[in-house]
Amino acid sequence: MSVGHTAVTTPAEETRPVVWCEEGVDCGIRDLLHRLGDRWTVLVVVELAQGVRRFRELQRAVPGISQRMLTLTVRRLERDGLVSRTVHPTIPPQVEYELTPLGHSLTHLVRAMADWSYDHHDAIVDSRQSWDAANPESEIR
Amino acid sequence: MSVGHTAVTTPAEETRPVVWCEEGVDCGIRDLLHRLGDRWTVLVVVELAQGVRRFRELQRAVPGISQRMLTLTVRRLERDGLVSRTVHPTIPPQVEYELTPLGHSLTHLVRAMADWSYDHHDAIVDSRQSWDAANPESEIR
DNA sequence: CGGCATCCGAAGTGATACTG
DNA sequence: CAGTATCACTTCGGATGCCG
Repeated sequence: MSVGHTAVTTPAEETRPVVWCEEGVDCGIRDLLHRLGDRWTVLVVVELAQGVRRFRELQRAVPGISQRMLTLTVRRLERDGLVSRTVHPTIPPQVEYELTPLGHSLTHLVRAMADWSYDHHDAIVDSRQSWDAANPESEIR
Repeated sequence: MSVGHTAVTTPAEETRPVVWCEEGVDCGIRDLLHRLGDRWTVLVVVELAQGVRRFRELQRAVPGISQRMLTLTVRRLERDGLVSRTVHPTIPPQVEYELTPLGHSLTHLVRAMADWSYDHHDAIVDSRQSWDAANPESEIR
């Protein structure tokens, strides 16, 4: 086994890493987070978690996304095996997107992130406010 | 309650969203993911999960990070209330970083992401390989 | 030691126009 | 409908130099 985990519950008592790999690699976790962390992926995955969607349906369901970014987002998800793309050679063309089982297994994590975000959203907003008040000149945002 | 969740386990049977908020807002989940998805935050959090670290200790523990990016990363974590920063006015100066309880609570999620990444890393790599083989001209990477 | 200021290239994103 | 192509703008990240 080249990866290890240790649950961390209490501050200042932990000595072993939460995540590590043999040569300090991240075993793809940052790849995943970098993908989920972009502007649209999570919103598209959440919409697809509800069922099969056509291209325009997705675009209408994710307000503000451009055609270009929707294309890029679903392409990358397809490349990673999280989304399947089915082309029906009709006129007009019809393309259906659907989460794969792998993609569906990720919705659990997305939900866990949403839970955490929701639970601690106020705390983070408060922390940012007081930090900004204490550092009015800072460019960090 | 303005946020709702529905577990999704089986494909093509889900009709309710995994994550939603009243006006289609993401309740901070993309904020969080965008932060965790950057190049260094997770690595810094993982290192700090092991205990208190000084600035240079952190930099040595996270190979490849520049002074600038380490500063930005810990500043943003501090602003969000995930990391505390303690300055000892000694000569030379000594600054200690430590996860707050809020930050520690996030290590659970990081571990869940790492678990998922580890479990499905091979599947994703394989999927990317065959996609790249099937789309040799594509710029998507 | 622990930063900050500056410059530069790379990547992400948006708007627009065009196509099978 | 479902894209592709191009351009412009913004953000991210690395390198370097300076400072208390």
